[in-house]
Amino acid sequence: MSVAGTISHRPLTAKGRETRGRIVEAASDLMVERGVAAVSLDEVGRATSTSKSQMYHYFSSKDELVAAVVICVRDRVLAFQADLLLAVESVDDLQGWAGSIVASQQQAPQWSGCPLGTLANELIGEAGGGRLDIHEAFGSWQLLLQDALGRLKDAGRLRADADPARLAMATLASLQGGLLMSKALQDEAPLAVALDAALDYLRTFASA
Amino acid sequence: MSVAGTISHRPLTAKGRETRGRIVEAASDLMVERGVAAVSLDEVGRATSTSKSQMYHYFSSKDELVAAVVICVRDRVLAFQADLLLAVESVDDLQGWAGSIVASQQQAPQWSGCPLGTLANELIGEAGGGRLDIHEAFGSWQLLLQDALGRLKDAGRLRADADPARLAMATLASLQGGLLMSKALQDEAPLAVALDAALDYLRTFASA
DNA sequence: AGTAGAATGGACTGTCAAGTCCACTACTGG
DNA sequence: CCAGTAGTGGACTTGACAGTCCATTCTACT
Repeated sequence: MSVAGTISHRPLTAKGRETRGRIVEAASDLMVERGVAAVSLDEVGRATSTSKSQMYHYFSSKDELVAAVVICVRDRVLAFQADLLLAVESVDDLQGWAGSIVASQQQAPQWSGCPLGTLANELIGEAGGGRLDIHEAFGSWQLLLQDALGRLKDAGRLRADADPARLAMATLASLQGGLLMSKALQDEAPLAVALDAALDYLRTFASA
Repeated sequence: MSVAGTISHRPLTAKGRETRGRIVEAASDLMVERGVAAVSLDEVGRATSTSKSQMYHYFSSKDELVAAVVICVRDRVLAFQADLLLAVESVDDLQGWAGSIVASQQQAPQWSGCPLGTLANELIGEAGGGRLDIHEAFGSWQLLLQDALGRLKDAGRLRADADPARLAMATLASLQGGLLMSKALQDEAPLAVALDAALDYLRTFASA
């Protein structure tokens, strides 16, 4: 089903792809940091040295730009997570995964929270196409974690009663909650504590 | 230090208090459901049958109304939580607490997530006065949980190595993350699973 | 009862952002 | 080299929303 108003399939030259990409990247940065509603198209234009007409050349509406932003952010997050999680072979590797997340937040300006979580909070409930992509992004993320846990289980590092799907969901929730609270309190403690507890819980399923 | 532009201390008659209260309550409902930025003052006026001038009679700006909304939402959440948590005397009571939260989400229209979390995500980073109240609200909430866990520990139901402050923070993070993901996926599973895992983890600290 | 100040209605203004339009430039393929 | 279409600039329209103003009504207090 093709959505009315979409112009996603407009032919693009190399130059066009580059410009479109620049717009989406800059819009992603701005919207993740300050919220979708707080970023105007003029502002995106200023940040990318493009004019209003380009926006409407590449996107039929702000909503469509936002949908592209969601996909961009999803890809960024999943790329980062896949990089870490596909290499996990032990519970200690998961500790490393958690550490990398804390580190990435520390070097971000302020405590910016999870880009995906931020978008989710603002966009869920709207009719925009981005909703489904957010849904799917969390699903993929959970699957990445679930696969990592499944590998640990297959390798005999987790007991038979460990349920990778359930543990992945719980761990992801701890991570999201920790990120949200760290952002709200502008303090790394909640994220660190939440991940520490989640890992501690996972270890209760470790084989003897 | 009194903030410039505040008119919080304007004298109010009984009628005035009632009107102001109606405005804040309705604004809270709207803003929690659809986001602060998406709710206009005209809309709040329509919902409360008040005119623009009342808004500016009782609040000097939208920001000040938002600050009042934050306090209102904080009080709602803390009242609900205090009601449940102050009565906790066993780990099973905590299970009941978790169940009540899941139930309250189920009866809400859609999966609305945590009102406080929603506001936090949108308002953190702004200069508005609401930021500190959100900060404080999470602190009070965590303390409520921490006290409940402390009582369990004092009663010998949790081992000596259980750290109520750390466990409270981790549990609250799981709750927030579960709420966020349930909202994003429009599915109760993440919240239920996150709370289940958090409680399960708490039980690993139960005395033999 | 009368008056000061609170409460209310509703029109008005200024600003800002989404979306439109048209003219112009620069590729790209035949 | 010459169409035709992608790419770009910038002015313009439209609407919505925050915030202002003033006139009017109500209420508390003496």
